Amino acid sequence: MGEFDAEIYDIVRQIPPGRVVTYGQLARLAQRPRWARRAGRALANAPEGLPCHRVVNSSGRLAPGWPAQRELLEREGVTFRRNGCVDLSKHLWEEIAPIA
DNA sequence: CAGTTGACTTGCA
DNA sequence: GTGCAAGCCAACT
Repeated sequence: MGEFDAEIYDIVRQIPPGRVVTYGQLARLAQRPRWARRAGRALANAPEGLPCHRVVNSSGRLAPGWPAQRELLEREGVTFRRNGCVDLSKHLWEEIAPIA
């Protein structure tokens, strides 16, 4: 595994419960702004125990072929819109702490 | 080696 | 809100 993948996993482990981040955000935080797709690939091959259910795409859409993800998020208090997407305006993780 | 694919994003209609 | 096109870049055929 490359350093990028390790960086992604490290960041994902720091996502607080009840919050979500986008693949693009992960890529930026790992200092590879254009590697959103590769971030997705890294998570597809993610080690067990990684809270990768807190990662969604820019629209708040969940990972395909993984119905359990929604339940995991709901369990943490994440709310969903009627179209089945995460309400990003409420649950998107702020990379930089808000000023006071 | 060339073409396709994907847990993506942004922009425009 | 939805849908489509282009851009993206490593991994896979």
